[in-house]
Amino acid sequence: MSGRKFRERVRTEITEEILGVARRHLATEGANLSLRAVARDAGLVPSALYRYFDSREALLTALITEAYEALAGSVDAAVAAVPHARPDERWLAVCHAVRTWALAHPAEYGLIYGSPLPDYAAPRQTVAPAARILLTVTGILIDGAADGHRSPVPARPLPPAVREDLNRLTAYWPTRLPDLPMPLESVLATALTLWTQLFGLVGFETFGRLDDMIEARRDYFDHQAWVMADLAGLTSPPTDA
Amino acid sequence: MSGRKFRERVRTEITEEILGVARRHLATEGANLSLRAVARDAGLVPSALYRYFDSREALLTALITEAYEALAGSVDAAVAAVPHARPDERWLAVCHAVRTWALAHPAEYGLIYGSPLPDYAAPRQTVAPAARILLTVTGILIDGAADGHRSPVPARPLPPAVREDLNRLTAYWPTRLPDLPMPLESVLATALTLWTQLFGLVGFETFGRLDDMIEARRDYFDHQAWVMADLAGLTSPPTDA
DNA sequence: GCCTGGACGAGAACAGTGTTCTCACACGAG
DNA sequence: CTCGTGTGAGAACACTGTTCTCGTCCAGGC
Repeated sequence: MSGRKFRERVRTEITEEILGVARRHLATEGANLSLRAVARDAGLVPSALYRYFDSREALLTALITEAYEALAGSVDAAVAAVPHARPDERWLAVCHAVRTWALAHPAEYGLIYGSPLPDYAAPRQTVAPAARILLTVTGILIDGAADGHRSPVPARPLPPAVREDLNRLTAYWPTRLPDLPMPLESVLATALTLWTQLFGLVGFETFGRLDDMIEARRDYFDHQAWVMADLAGLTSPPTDA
Repeated sequence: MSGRKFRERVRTEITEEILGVARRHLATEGANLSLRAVARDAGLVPSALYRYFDSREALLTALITEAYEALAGSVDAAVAAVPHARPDERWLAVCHAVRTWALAHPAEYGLIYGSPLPDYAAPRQTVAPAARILLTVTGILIDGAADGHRSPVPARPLPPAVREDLNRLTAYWPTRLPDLPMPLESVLATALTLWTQLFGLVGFETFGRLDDMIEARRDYFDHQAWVMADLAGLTSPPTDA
């Protein structure tokens, strides 16, 4: 009985070791992960690696799942450090967490938010963590709206089909909602705008699309993040009041 | 003399043929382009391909350059079809052109706006076409501002370092500018916001990040594009007037 | 205590990859 | 007519992911 447990423990240890080597390779070599090279560095012969992962794709899937969870975890931690009463600061905490993580792990970021891998269909495992950040942003908007901040997004009505999609999505909302001065779909639509802008911004920077263009990366990022906070009505009403 | 010209013509024809095969492979197989497979389909032996391209990377570079130009060209054509007097419609034309091209050429889009290729530094050739769309958007905003539309972006001042970066960029502006009720850097900052949002949006859709979430893709895209038009002050002042 | 079954690693093999080298040939310029 | 250059073919090398077979080792059941 302890034998079986011991075997299992060794197995997960080796699996962890392989993943560690793979992560290191990803960081140094970039996206082209060589199974054989990973095996070498893990002290294994290539075929032995197949005892732990069905294929290179399976190894990548594990890395992708890890990446999603690491990113979402770091976002959640950052948000948790800011009180609910400051939705603008919470939004900025999300932005900075995503940016910092992406810049620290560019290859992993590319794996989860870059071009999809060839012949690779994202397993169901990954949709939940991918949506977590969107949920977090939505939560911030809800808190902000409940606290009487300005209604997000100037009255641009949602197309009916989109309203339907978003309504379907609101079913995933885990907890009870406070009373809101607007339909939840509208909040979700704004969250999607912020979400898109955030990952567009981070993607541009980590993928080098800002090279030779913006030097003051951090200031630029902050500015754009605050502009989006304004758009979402998270900031105190601007200077016109 | 005609001999030399003839040889040159044949050479560019074969180069074109290779690129065509490569483009077709990219469309059907996805991002993992096999040099040998391309050579096969072009009726060549692998080594012969090296008479035309120094390496697989060089072939990819050619494809990337083509893709940038094709995208920028289709954007320019779309914008040219809308009169200057309708900046909102011009912005939407840009959006639709990018989205349509991306959905029609997902692999090529991934090549130019997805995760950067390993060991691949974008050659200088590609920065000009990459910035063309940003210039186009800036032009639309300038026209809109000159025509007396609402000032884009509620007064959120630019950080000095960013202002400096953007000021440096305005040197690239090719033609003379009309008188503007605001500094050009502010317009450029707004253009960057739109640019980021646009490619974030298109990237999310073409890379499948909207799967199982938004069904009404086109309506969703239009909505977000209009929201950004509102943000940029391209639309007539919203319902609060 | 022995036997057995299953997990594990090693090694060889296969098909495929990008790249380089050498060799043969064609053909226009002199 | 010869020479040189541009071109394609073919073999080779070092890789890659994957599969198969073969020993080995060791816990669990008898």
